[in-house]
Amino acid sequence: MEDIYSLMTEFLKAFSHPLRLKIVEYLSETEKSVGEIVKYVDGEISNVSRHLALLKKAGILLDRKEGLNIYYHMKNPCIMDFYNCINKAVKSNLEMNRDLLDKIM
Amino acid sequence: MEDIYSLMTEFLKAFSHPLRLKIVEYLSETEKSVGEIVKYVDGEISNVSRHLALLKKAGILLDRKEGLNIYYHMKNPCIMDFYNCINKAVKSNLEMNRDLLDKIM
DNA sequence: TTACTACTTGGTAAAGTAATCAAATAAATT
DNA sequence: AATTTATTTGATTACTTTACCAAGTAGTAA
Repeated sequence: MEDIYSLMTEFLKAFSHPLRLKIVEYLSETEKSVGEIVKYVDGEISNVSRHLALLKKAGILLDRKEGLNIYYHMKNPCIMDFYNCINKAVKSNLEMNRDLLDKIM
Repeated sequence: MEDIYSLMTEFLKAFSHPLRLKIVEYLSETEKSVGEIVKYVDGEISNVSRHLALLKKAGILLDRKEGLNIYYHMKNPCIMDFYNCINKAVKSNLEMNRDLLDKIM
């Protein structure tokens, strides 16, 4: 049985890539086809495809086939709360460092 | 200049290790010496030391020397909000999967 | 049935991450 | 000055992650 720290780590790792974060943000509102995602993130198709597979495996995205296209979407829209939380934490951390810098200089 | 996705990724990666998460939680209230941390997480000292160095470099921890001991503490207590957010997101995701499972079976 | 489009997968090489043991530092004590 | 204690760092090894190109699959249309 896995401990909570390992579960948290697995979850975090799924988000820990610039391309994957960009994909998640892009999918926050509506589903998009692989082709649309590739265009948006400006990546290589095979690479993007692998990142999508990873996000799906991690339980963050789901896909749906329609004709030739495969559409990906958020499995749980609440995940965007988490995404926003990362964003906020990073910004707060950056600002904090700037505050420290201002104090010193 | 780095983009926001890379900054977010760096930040996430700092948390993406079971030992590091456990350390961060342990330090949520008060500072602790390396020895105390090693005992608590039950790891090898040189390994724990490296994880601490990483967390410090990532801007999450600060250290303070007193005699033979080095005490680590959270640089920005608000980071615990983020920690709790990870926890919550993981649990919500697990529950969601269980809900789906319940629906199917 | 051939060819085309959208996407995934295999193979591989490069880069990054982590654990371990031994050696090094640095402060405190004898 | 030598020893002990607390911690970091170097070197090595194993493992994981990522990118890339080429080949494969699976629908669609001619």
